[in-house]
Amino acid sequence: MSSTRPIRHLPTYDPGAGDGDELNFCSTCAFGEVCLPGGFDKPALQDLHCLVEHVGPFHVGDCLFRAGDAFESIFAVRAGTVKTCTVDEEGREQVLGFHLPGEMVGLNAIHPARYPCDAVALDTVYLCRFSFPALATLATRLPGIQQQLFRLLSADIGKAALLAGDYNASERMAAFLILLADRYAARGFSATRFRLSMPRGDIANHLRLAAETVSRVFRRFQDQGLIHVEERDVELLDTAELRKMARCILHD
Amino acid sequence: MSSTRPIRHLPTYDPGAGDGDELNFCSTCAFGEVCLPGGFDKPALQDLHCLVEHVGPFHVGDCLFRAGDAFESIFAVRAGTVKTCTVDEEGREQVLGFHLPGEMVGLNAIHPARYPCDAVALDTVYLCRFSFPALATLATRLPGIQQQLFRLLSADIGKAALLAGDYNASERMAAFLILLADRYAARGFSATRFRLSMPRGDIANHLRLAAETVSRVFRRFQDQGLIHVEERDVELLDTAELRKMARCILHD
DNA sequence: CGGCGGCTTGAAGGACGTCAAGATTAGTGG
DNA sequence: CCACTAATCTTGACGTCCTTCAAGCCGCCG
Repeated sequence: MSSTRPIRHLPTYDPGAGDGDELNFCSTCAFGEVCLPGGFDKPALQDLHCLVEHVGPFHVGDCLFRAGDAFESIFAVRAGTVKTCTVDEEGREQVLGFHLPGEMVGLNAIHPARYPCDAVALDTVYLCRFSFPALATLATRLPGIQQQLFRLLSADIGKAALLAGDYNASERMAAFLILLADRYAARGFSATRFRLSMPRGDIANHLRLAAETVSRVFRRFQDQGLIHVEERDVELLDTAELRKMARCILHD
Repeated sequence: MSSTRPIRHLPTYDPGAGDGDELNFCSTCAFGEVCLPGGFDKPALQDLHCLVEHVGPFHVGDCLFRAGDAFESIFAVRAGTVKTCTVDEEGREQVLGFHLPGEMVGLNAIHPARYPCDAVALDTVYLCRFSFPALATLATRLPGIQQQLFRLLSADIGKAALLAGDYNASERMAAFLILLADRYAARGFSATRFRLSMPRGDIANHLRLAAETVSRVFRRFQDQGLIHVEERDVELLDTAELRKMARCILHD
């Protein structure tokens, strides 16, 4: 099904690509609170910054890593969106999740010591790359980093379980939209207007629906005045109602 | 739907309950390799054993913890089976997973700092209880423990994602049986004959099926000579074929 | 322009859920 | 040990939600 995508591994970071000021990026990142000065002594912070490597840009379809690659690093998304997915031997793809700016990628690779999935850029992506062995070593000296790693890992367990339940198409679509909104909001972006960086097919796959069903539910939501969709641009018009529909999934 | 279950919190361990020799239990446990002497210096091992508390027995329907309880400890199952599940405000239950002897419970609670689910004993259950703050502190001194925690957490992310995909009833049932067999085998139990400690309804719920469908698939598998079911006792007769059916889910 | 991929929309079919009834077992108390 | 009830499990008939198939639309790019 999936055509042969271009494979490009870890381009070295282009310092001239205008990647913005560090402080601005880091303040929205899942690791930001440990990367930014605050409670850590100078040499410790120095060590942390030493093991962070800026990589990118990646472009649509580029692979950050592929299933089976030896595990070495975890990544924080600085800009763009990353899709993680598995592809079985019959070529059927399964979209595990989408990673927005400020979120981590690769945490599920620690145990098998190999990446258990592909990570693909959905648009232009910039990352921070953390060598995991170095990070783990540092974590023994800096309890704050260890804590943060434990939290991030534990949170990912719950995320994976979220959409695993037995819900209908509307509930899943509503939950998907609300989750996106909340995640954007948590990083300081608009919670009501955003652009879907993934094609309908990827949304469908991730929610275990047919692409046609995603289309139909979008239309129904729009007819009900819940959202406004135009191509990949979405505006949430009635988040209260959407949240109500998704409550059985988000349960809070 | 679910009748009011008896709530019994953390009975203190009864030292006279004949809980077997420690070495035997610990050698099959997910934490065993760090609990047992091997590579650790004496005082470190001493610390570890100090923070392990044996609890149990719990009986059918007893709660180890409930959703919303403040997170304090993670648990290793020493004997019996534990079910984790959420119950939404409409009373609909969602079974997140089953935890066999040697496996951990509570890892998904680190992040929210509250247990995000109930943990219920499906039969007579004995546990090791680890205070998580104490464990985390110890982990800063003992890299082996930190590593093991990272691995356990990371592995749980993958487990949660396993059954999240879009598969039919037969594929999910086959995967469920194979996974059980592998997990029993990993702990030294028989991989071909075991007892399902959970009712059909819980299996169904966990696999997002109706209980009737579970019944029908069991029957079909038996008619095809793949398994032999009698009540809750299962014998796998053709693991190769079952594994083939489940390959799209287990993909390895 | 023409071709291609992504998206939408409609009609038909299937896999599984729901409903209902019966079978088997477990639990309880006499 | 046996009756009695409740729970669990099985089996069949029917309905439904979603998928599948097919066709048409739109924007993009060579």
